[in-house]
Amino acid sequence: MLIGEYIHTIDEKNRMSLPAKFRKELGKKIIITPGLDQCLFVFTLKEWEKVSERLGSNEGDLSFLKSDQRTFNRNMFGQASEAEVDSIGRILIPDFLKERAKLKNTGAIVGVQDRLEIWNDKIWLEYKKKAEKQAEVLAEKLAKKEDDD
Amino acid sequence: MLIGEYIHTIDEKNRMSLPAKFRKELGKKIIITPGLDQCLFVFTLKEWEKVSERLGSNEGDLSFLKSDQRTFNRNMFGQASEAEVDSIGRILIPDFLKERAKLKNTGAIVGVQDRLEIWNDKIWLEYKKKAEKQAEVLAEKLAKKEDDD
DNA sequence: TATGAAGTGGGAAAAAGTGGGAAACCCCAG
DNA sequence: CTGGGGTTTCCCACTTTTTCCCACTTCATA
Repeated sequence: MLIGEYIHTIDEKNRMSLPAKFRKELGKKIIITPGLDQCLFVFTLKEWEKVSERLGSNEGDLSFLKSDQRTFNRNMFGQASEAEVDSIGRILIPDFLKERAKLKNTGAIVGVQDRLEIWNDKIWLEYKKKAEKQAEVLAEKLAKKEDDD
Repeated sequence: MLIGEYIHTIDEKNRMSLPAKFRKELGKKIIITPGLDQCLFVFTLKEWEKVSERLGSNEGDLSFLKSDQRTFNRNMFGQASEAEVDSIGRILIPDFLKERAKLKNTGAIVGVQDRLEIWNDKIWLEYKKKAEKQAEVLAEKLAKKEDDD
């Protein structure tokens, strides 16, 4: 399981080293796509297959309008990029994805269960603050729900 | 069962020794996560599996399609950390969790049934005072609830 | 007062992260 | 075809961080 948060540099050649803890689980090839909320998603090939399978079919969770689904999929698939992890654990982030996520010289790499997310570290900091506040509210909700069971 | 309260130092290298009494029950690897009320939770791997299964995304679903779920997962997994207990019973607390719980040079380690909690010791002291005062009131409330069942 | 267990601190070795140069490759102009 | 300029890829080297190990201190107990 991918968990934890790391701040790493992105050098002039657009290389970013993956945290050592994630390398084993990620394998040699990964897929980078634009994510949601101004970050990038990084999937293992295996996870990517799952994701694309579900997004491609209509039986998945995409219960919105078809036009929206097309747009979403074009975004997700069209801008996806396969990247090879080099011999010392770095990946290349294509320019168009860098721009997408507003990445500069450093970025936050966040493990979220089955995927990684790459954030502009400042934006990530802001987001975290919000998430923290929401967490307590959500916890209350969940606790309530459990009581109901 | 994990019970009792200890004050331990957190050294420059972010190491904190677990109370000897807890070591056996905790095992060699643990998971630290942000808790509620400004403390950190420490789970055994086994407990963590239970917790993450229960609260995390359901398998198969594309949980990242839902904004609330994204926020929750980022908080839950992105701010978690697997730590190995070293040969003399210490763990490492990553900076992002230290900040989150406002930990400085010392912290309180509290056993709470299945998990440990790590607190800024001053905050813990305050909390305890309040809790003591409230204890009697809460007892009444709980008793009432039992009657209702 | 000796003995052992628990907690704390610090130095050295190993690993991780970062940067940069040289070789290989590609594309285009001459 | 051929040569030059620019990219990309591969590899090496430096720096910082982390990990591992050992030693000291304190406190409780015999």
